[in-house]
Amino acid sequence: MKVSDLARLAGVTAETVRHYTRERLLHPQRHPENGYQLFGQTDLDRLRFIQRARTLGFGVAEIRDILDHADHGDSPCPMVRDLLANRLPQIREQIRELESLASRMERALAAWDGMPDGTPDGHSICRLIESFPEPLDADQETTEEAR
Amino acid sequence: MKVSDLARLAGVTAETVRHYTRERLLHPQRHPENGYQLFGQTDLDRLRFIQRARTLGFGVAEIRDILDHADHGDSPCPMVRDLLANRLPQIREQIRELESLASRMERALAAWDGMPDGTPDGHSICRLIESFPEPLDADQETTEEAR
DNA sequence: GTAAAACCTTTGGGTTACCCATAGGTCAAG
DNA sequence: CTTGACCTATGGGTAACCCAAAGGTTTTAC
Repeated sequence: MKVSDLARLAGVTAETVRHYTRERLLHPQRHPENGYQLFGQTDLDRLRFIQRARTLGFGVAEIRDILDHADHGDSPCPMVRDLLANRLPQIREQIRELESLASRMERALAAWDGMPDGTPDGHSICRLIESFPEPLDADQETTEEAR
Repeated sequence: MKVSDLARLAGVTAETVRHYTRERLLHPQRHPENGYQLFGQTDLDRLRFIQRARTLGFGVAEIRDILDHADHGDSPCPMVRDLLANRLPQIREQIRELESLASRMERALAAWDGMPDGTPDGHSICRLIESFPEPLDADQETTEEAR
């Protein structure tokens, strides 16, 4: 089957299939006469595997490693466990950062609720934003969350 | 003062200052003889403003708009309120997505705890990942499909 | 039978907010 | 006068795609 056939079966765009092929996650054959990429059932299985892995947070490069191991007959499972275990705390950290951002945004909106819109006067650009605490150095930023 | 003087005073890298200048958030004068960028106190104020705005989640393009308004004597404050109010629900959505990812990762690690590492056999690449539920079609995943 | 629609190819640019390497000019100090 | 520290502009990299353009191929329909 051709690019968009495979894409349709997996529920992704043809561009995504081409992207994975460029990134060497899929290895289609080439039609000798017209140069079209030809995919088979194996590629559909691979693509579905890729989708599962993506929803688990694996990146394309990691998935390529996983598939390469499997193609060489090595079990990628230990790598998979490791990758996931290492990524999880990073995701948690990202969530904490976003929550801190959301809370800064909410505090700003609340604090601004009664404030008038100022006109810039050379000393002030937007008093709303300037009324906010100066950002601490990045190193201490996380300490600030202990509210 | 020159690029790295300003950078040092604001606690950012010289590259960041050059980046903001390229993006027209800062408008340094040029030394007529050597072409160096020359910044003053106003630029330091602007840069500190930019930092505050960044910690509130504003993007560089948005900050450019805010600054441009203020430079034209218009109050950017209504825009600032709008931008923040619009972005907040998007941040919350992002948090929800990351939490759902983290929980998928945790469920995967827990479910895999007793599972053996399989060797790829042509039918299976990594049983760990394959044991996971197929992702839903993107169309059903979100409700944004109201075209 | 042929023309248009539909699909294929590769190339290259865009998205975000910077970081880094390179090559070459400038400046303060020893 | 030569380091070494700093400046400049340019171009490429990051993640996972999306999109446009130009041109070849296949399918569909009249």
